[in-house]
Amino acid sequence: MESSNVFGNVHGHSIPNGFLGLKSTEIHVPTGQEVENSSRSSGGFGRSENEEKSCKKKYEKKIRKPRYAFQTRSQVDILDDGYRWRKYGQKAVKNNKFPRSYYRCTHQGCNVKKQVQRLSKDESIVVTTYEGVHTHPIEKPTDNFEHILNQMQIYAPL
DNA sequence: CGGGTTTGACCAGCGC
DNA sequence: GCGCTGGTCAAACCCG
Repeated sequence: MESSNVFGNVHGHSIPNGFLGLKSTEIHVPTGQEVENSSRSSGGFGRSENEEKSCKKKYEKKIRKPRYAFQTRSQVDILDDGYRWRKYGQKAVKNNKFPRSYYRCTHQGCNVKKQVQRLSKDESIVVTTYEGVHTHPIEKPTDNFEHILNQMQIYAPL
């Protein structure tokens, strides 16, 4: 399966790589973080919570989470792609006057994350970065998905 | 009442 | 060694 394309096959919709000419930039994580379901006890509040996994994984496979950035032109940063997203944080970037929003997929076993950042240079441009792959079908009608493509304009340089 | 959103605080990694 | 940034989570609040 092509895990490189998140929207490769959505609800039976086969979308060619490029997303209607959308520029998909593949970003690899230099730090090689193995987040996901790994024991990130120290990552969060580990003072009151005792992790059950005391044994550390010495041979932790370096699973790099596929990250894909999509540049879209939209007035709102809330691009509903058909999945349910829950905002779990908001931080301001130095290069950007606008804060970055962190979204997470509210699904069991689906640890897909999404980040939305707006360019300070052009607030009309919204960069949506998808991290991970959905392992479940969309809970929204397919028509909506097409509607998304219709409502959002792809920022493609002529 | 439930789900989702908000803000603040905390931690780890990296740079200098 | 210290400081900074980025990233994440937790509790509280708000809305439907």
